[in-house]
Amino acid sequence: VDPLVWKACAGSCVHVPAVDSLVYYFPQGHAEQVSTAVDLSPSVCGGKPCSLCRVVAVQLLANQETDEVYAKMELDPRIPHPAAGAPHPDAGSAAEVGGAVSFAKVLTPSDANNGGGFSVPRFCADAIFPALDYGAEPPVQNLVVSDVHGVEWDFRHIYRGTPRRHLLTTGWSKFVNSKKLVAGDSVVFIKKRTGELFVGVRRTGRSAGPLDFLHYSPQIASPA
Amino acid sequence: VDPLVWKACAGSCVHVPAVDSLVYYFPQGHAEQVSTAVDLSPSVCGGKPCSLCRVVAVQLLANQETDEVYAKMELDPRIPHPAAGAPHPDAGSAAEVGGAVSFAKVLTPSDANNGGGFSVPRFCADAIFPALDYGAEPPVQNLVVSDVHGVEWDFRHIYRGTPRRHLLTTGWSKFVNSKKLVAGDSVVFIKKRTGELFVGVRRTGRSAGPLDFLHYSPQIASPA
DNA sequence: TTGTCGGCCGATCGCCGACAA
DNA sequence: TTGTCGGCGATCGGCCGACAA
Repeated sequence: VDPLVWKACAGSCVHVPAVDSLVYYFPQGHAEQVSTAVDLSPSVCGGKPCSLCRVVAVQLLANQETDEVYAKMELDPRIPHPAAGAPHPDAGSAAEVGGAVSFAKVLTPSDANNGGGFSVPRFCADAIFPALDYGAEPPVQNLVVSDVHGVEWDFRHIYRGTPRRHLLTTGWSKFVNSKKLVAGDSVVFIKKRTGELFVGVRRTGRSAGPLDFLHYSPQIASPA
Repeated sequence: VDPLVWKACAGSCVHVPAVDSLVYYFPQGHAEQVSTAVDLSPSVCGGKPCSLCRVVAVQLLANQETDEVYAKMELDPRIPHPAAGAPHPDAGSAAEVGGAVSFAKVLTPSDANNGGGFSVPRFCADAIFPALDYGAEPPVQNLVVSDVHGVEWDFRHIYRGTPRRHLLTTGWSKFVNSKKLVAGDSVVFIKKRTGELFVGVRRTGRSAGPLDFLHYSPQIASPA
């Protein structure tokens, strides 16, 4: 998944450490978020509630079915590796974020109901979508938006009603039904510097948890 | 699955051996019908194309998704077990079949198309469905039919048109879509002696094969 | 500014008899 | 006897402005 799109979908509160940076691994926290079993025995964890690890690899991924983004990280409990000095802060993803604008909205019942469209907040229309021709009556355009899998979706974007407001109509229902979105879920619209549009989703219901694929490697921790 | 219903769904050509009867196991035939791997090496099969086995256990099952019926059998290559004499023929299932009447029909395009009902062959209506009140105009009734999982389906059974014919209308489309039936598939209607109605399906497309769950146990064949 | 509602129009679903194989 | 077709009425999806929060 495009790191820019991934970051926008995950939200500003989510922080992904850079490769070679140092992090604390909390087995207990891992176990709480994950549906699969985590070995918490002292022989594996060393009896400590957390251990300092080096981030060996990070993959930004998206669930094929739910579109939920998650990160797969490999951790190495044998700390030293970077040649010298302090580990560089994870500047890569942070810098790239500046290249895109994103806007998230929690779906109202009217947004998620069948037979309805999507009320586009003014800021989202102005900052993310291409400018409409406000001379036309009504102002309307077709948007082509890619999801995290690269699948393209068409939305009719219209500015109408009294008072005027931005709406997504044709194509929106198909998207909602296909992604199985319900009121309370969120959609994220992203515009990259190139002008390309992307859309991601966040769900309210706990499904898998963003850490389900974090793999801890005790066999690296205690080499024979 | 009710043996009676299972038998009707499988059809009259399908023969399930009784427990303790003797059968020939053909590893090659097993491999051809099954999607999973079968070990054909001489060390397991003894180099013979087939081997005489005793049927240890038989389970009559139905696929949760497709409704296809299949049998799971356990075979023992060490033949003798029944006290003496010839193994009794599998009379059990054959006798029970007499307690039910069933009728199978291959779905025509009109039966499977959306927007259509189901043309009920005269014999099926007369022999399986409860008698209609032919004094009514039109003669019509509601049928409650259970599938192999015990789920109940409602069908409107009406006798109309010129010339008159039996049809299933309301409820039929829902059933076809839910079971993902297409023209060429078959439906089987079964009436037990109690009057209860059941419905099963047979599919044309090769999906899993009826022998997918036949397990051969070589570890029993050559005990250490 | 934007969430919800009722109106309304068009598309689709699905019931019907006609007709022919 | 029964498979297929065109007709057509009912239902539903979905676009609209009105209105109020």
